[in-house]
Amino acid sequence: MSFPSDPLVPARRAGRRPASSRAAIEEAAGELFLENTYGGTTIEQITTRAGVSRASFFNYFRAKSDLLWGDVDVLIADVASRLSVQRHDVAPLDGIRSAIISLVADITPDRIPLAITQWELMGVREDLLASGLPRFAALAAIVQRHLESRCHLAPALETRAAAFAVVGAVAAASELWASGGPERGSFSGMLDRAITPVCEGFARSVR
Amino acid sequence: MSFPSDPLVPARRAGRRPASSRAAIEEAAGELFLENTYGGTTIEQITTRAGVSRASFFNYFRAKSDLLWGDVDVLIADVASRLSVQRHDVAPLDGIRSAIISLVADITPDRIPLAITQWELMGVREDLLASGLPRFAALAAIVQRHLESRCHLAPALETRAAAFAVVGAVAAASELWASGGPERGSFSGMLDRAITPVCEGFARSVR
DNA sequence: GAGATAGTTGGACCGGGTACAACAATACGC
DNA sequence: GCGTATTGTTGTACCCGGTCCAACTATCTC
Repeated sequence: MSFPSDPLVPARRAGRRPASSRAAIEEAAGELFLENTYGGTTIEQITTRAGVSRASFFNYFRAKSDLLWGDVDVLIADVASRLSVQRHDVAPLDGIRSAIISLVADITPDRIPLAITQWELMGVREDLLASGLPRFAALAAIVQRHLESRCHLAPALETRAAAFAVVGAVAAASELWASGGPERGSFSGMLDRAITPVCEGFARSVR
Repeated sequence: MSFPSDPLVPARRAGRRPASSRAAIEEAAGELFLENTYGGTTIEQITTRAGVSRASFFNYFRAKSDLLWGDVDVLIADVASRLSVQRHDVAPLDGIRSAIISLVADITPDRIPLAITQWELMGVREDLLASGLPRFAALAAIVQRHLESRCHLAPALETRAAAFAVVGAVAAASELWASGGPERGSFSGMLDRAITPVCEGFARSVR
């Protein structure tokens, strides 16, 4: 049972109901990207197939490239909360590694963004890169904040470098895992192998 | 004295002379960015001030954001040649570190891109980020190629992770150095402090 | 019903980027 | 000097992503 004040059920008070949904637009976009590549698909084509107006697209996404990153943004935002519940007696860098690994363990195959699994089919490399750095920068900022809050010995340069290096390792593992065929190993294992050396390297200067 | 076949002096053979130059456009752009920020300046304003047509802009730059990266692109390209002359008896990762550090040692203050020294004045963060990842990816690819060519023990995952982590450290040091005031330390020293832990961490798995 | 509210839509507009054809200036062989 | 190939410049038309906004529509509550 849900109460009117239940915060989990927004309890719509008024207003017209959404005629579409992120999912519907994402689905239409995914089809078109596979047919015509990302660059060869216009927003208008996407919204037309989804049965919405072009103007509505921007009610659901801030940019076309958001379609490529699907759940990645929410995953990144999730990192912060997973970091905050880390115990204080584990080394900060180890906490970061386990937080990130625990995150990907929760990923179900259907939540993996199309752009990642279909990579080259969509001819999407350049656009992915262009829209990617802000995401990685956001993740790095989260990691760095955590390091600064948990470390006694933590010069700004080293925390920042460690954060960026961790994110770099994550990116490397993600890209390799994404482009790997079906015989690729587990994502968690790859992330571990990529991140652990970074943690070891910075263990002395960031703790 | 220069001979007609001197490859360093292209010895113009025919054709109209350039009416403008990259430098002239960069200068006009720099002024306008300081006056109106990057986002508040149009390509047309830039070319008008430089006394060229808008169409000509794209003879000199592939995109507006190229103006932000000035010499960075040539520096990145330079890394490859500096890596190729590394002796084979130094650890590959150490070679990468010293190649990068030697590179910045050659930077004269006047070659530092405006966008880096004027950072926040130009309100340029988002655009820098958006156009930055392709550059960093290019650098990472160079680093990774070098690792693969020099390493006996080098699984693809680890070389890629090491390359990305190194680039992350470089990015962190660069950003911190760029945003630091006049009392900031030496760029080389900061790079060293940022990269060394990465090299140490990957020394075991990439060699 | 009357509001208030939330969502949709069309249209105007801006600016980056591409494509291309016409034009201008230079070097060279004759 | 004169054609000609070459190189660079310019105007123009166009596409597309993204912003802005005012009009409209459907829903909820009183």
